[in-house]
Amino acid sequence: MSKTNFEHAPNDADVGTATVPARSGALLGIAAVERETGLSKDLLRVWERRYGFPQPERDHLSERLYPPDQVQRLRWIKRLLDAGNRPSHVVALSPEALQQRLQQAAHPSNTTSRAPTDASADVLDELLAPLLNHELYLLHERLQTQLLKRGLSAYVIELLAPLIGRVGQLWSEGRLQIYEEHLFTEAVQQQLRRSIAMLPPQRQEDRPRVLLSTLPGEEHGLGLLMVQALLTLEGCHCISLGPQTPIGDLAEAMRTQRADVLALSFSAFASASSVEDGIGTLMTVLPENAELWAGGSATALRRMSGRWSKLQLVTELPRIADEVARWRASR
Amino acid sequence: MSKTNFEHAPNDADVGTATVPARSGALLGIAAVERETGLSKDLLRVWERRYGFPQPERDHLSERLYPPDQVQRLRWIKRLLDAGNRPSHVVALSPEALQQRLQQAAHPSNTTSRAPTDASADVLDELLAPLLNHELYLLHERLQTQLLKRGLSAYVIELLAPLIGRVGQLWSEGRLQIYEEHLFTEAVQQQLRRSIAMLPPQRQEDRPRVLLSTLPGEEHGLGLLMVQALLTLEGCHCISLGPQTPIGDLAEAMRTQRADVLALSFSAFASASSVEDGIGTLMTVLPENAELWAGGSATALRRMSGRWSKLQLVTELPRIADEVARWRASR
DNA sequence: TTCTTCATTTGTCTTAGGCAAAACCGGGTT
DNA sequence: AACCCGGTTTTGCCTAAGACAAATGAAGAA
Repeated sequence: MSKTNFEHAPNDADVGTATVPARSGALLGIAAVERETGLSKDLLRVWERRYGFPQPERDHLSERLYPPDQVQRLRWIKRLLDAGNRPSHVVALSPEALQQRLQQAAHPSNTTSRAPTDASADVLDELLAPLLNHELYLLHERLQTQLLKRGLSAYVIELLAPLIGRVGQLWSEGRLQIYEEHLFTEAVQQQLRRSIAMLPPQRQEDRPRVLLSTLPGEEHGLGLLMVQALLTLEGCHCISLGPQTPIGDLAEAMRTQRADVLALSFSAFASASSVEDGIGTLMTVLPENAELWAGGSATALRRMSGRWSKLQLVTELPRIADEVARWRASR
Repeated sequence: MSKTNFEHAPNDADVGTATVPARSGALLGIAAVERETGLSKDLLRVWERRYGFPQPERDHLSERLYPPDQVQRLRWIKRLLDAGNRPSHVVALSPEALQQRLQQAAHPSNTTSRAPTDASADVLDELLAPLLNHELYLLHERLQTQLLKRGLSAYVIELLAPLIGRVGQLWSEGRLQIYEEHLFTEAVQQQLRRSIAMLPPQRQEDRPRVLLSTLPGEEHGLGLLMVQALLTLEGCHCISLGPQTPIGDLAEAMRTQRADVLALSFSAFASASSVEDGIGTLMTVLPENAELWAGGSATALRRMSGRWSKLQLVTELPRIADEVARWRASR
């Protein structure tokens, strides 16, 4: 407590200005920027020292106050970093250069393998149009139409996954407000939960039994629901813990629930060290016969490949069905 | 990245409850302890300086290495802190004293008003028995039975509310693992969402239009779902944003969604200042004709009473129906 | 009781510097 | 081309003590 530099603290002349791009005015403390950007306080300070950016203002106590445009710039930088760039090459870049880089990175070799049937950017943006126009019912309708048209599996893999990526992108570009992202998330969540509930009820003897969660610090639970939908579709017995389960608890839950597989989701925002640490600790604590399936768009996952025998990387949704088949064959 | 990597190692100390006797000499780095305990690095260092605990070993670079038993002790301390104790009174406590305190913490008078028709503690514990016995399907069954028996409204008000309180209590006593609480939350969430989806679909012209969310920092979204269920039952048009929407976004969402009422949920853990601050800022930013309904078990809410004309305190679930009636009458 | 005032507690931020793991680069070998 | 090896640079995390305002609790007054 105390200090509690939460976003609206510094000057209460807070945004408010409804329709206007808001954003202006409010200066963020370093803790708020850490949450907003996913860059640690230490990192923000050390970049300032090394690269001269960011260069926050100071309050009367010489504590850092970041203007919104610098925060936005930091978001762009974070995105380029996640895309594989090195800090020294992008941190000091001008806003214009950053955006140029980002748009370059968007189109060419989209390394995240995109199946030929995947929805194109145009289709995605058309689907999202109702969200920006504040016609929520239309968004629900369109999502539902797509679901029925494609079928649950294809819907999740070919439409939802790229769609969520697109939403993240729009948000990091400042074209989407946070509350709009919340509305979208809620809509998808409702839909997925309803779909899962409509599938034939799980029986105790269904195998594998899969425990789903994310590690502490990872709040995004949408990926979890998508995986749960696909797994349930394959006839697995899913037990979801929701996001943010401590590692020790995961191990114990695996035992008491007699689960065969622990499925963890890592969003792109997960820091490399927390991923490695978490998985490493987990492997030593998990029951002997259990497997860990790690998925998500976190880049750090790739490095874990082959390091543990019980660890399976499932970074692409279509592979989930294969993994289930493999597991069953191995019994 | 770098460093950090020798930290993975069994942390099974935390299962210390019964199953495993906290073996292993695995030492955790400060980052790992932060993740495990939820205590920031700064805090760990400053406690060491001020209270003499924790007292981690050092590696050859004089970096902190925490033994598992100290980490476990920190977890206990964190629990007592969440239960309302002050750091200076518990941080330096011996492990034995800590455990004793944790078990005492059980009793203190349950201030949450309990209606006469509410389920008794015995009924609650019997319902929760399957959770402790790891018979998840039984928990689902019993909850569903109770729902159908009592009806959605009475179920939420008379059973779910006290039940959630009881779960929180069991957790703070250490009788419930975190993952068990997650399982419970997930079960209830599924059930509530299913119930809401089964109600007649909302029409655009339904009034009032209610926007639901929590303020940043407030993660618990279960209260939100309960309120949404009750409101939908009353024929309101509910738009949920999920937890943790920034204040500026709330104001803008109210406008773009043309909502009449903003419903916010505050859990008991919300600090007084954040509540007052949040509501205060909010009142100045909300659209003119909008109302704010604030509910939840946060004690700080009571002090806000009467301070703003547009603010309605709805600290007891049964009153929600009355509020809806009042709003409609005033139009 | 309930409010105000004063003292203490407490969490977060500040400073600069140090170090090892990771990433990169070039040259050499299959 | 593909691979591996050594040397160089980059980069993220850690440490230290001090400072200060917000949060809290206790004493005193209405």
